[in-house]
Amino acid sequence: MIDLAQLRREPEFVKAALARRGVELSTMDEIIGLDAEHRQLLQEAERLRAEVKELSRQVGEARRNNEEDKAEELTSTSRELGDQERMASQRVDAVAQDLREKLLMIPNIPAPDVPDGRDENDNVETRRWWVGMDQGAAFPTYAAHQRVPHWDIGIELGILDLESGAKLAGSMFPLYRGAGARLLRSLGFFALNAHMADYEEIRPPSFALTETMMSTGHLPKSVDDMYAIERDDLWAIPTAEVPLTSMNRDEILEESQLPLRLTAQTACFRREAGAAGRDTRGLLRVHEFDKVELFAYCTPDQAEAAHADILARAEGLLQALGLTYRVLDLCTGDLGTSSARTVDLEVFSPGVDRWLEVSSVSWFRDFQARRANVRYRTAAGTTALVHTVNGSALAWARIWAALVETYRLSDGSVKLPDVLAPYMGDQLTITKKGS
RNA sequence: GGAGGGAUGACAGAGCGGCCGAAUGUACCGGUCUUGAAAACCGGCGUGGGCUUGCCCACCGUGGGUUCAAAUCCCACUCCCUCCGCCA
Repeated sequence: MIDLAQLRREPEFVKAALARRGVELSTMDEIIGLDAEHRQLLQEAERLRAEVKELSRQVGEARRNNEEDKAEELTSTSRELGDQERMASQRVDAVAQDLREKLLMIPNIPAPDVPDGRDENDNVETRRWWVGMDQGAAFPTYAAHQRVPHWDIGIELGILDLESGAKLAGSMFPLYRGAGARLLRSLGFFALNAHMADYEEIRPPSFALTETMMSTGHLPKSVDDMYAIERDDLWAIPTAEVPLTSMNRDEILEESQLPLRLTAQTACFRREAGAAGRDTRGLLRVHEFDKVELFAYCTPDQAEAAHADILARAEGLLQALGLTYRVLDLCTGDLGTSSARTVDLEVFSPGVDRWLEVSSVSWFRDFQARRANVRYRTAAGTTALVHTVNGSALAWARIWAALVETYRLSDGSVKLPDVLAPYMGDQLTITKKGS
């Protein structure tokens, strides 16, 4: 949620910044108007309430002095004022709710250096990485045997069974088997081991309350992309960011605890309602995938370094896996609701011949902290909202795809990179059954 | 799922419907004393919001209700603890 006080203080700045993301000026003016109305009504209601309280106090005093007539008179005056106060408060509540609903739909103010743009086509590619690049090697050329899409490799090697997945849960719910399932497990283990020295490992619930989903900004705006378990008023989490952000909801952290860094691997559920029919083949876009998330609560001063650390870790894993990737600076039009700045990592999939998003590293400023009410006590003794930063490292379904394509050999088998040897053991090379 | 008990400030723990935003203790911060420290003593010590910056308002698990007035009474819900049942 954006800062109402800031909107009051510098409305033109906020409006201009949000206009870059396509927020209508009239929407902001409406909010400014509601805020003014709210405060005016609030004053009136509070004035009445103060009077009722004062009269009530006097009633008690009169009773103690056995002044029954006076008490009776004060009571009836107070009763009348009380009725007025109730009505005034109802008006306050109505406006406050309206204001809050509108405010929840407003996205975060983008960082000044976020490039302008309408959609993902305007994202700015800042750099690429591939094996041997630092030694001057040219961008890799992929051989014909690497130009096979992972869904074909999956069937050929018996490690990805999309049909069974569809049979169980519908399309876009993948089922991995054998070495394919083990590869997925290995990737999570590999990443968590890499982070655990500096990030506390968390295993959160896979479902969250509505309130929890609100704190990250996934609700109310993206309702259609979330899986709902209506009977129990729960939602399937779309990312570990949701539980991690709310872990310290309504709490005040000590500045000495910051940055508080957490990591978690969870299943991530996404309905992909707006993407029906797009990129549906194989693992390009699925309803459920595993992802390791890195997360930090920090002070404003620590945010930049925390963001850089997460990005470096995500890149470090991609480099360790020897996958080609590129780094994108997301434009204003493609930024997630809650984010002030996001850097995406896209891995190159030679078999599909496309770049696939496998990480999104975001700085939310205090936008999520304001919703979740996560604060810290400063050295001066005051409280302030924390900044939240998070990023994937990494989302495994697409990594799985890029790995089996990149490391496919001419005989059709897949020889995975050595970093996975501790986890894959004797299955580092995946061959056709019976061959 | 059934029965009972509980939820108050950082923690512990009081609180006949009316000067209760809340006693007291501990912790914490400052001061006196001391060579220093401890002890003792003195003072301070919740979070938000509004505006005329001095005041006002809200918050005692959550949401309703009763009342001139609710931490205190009533109703519903949530969570925690104990016991029973079921169960990976």
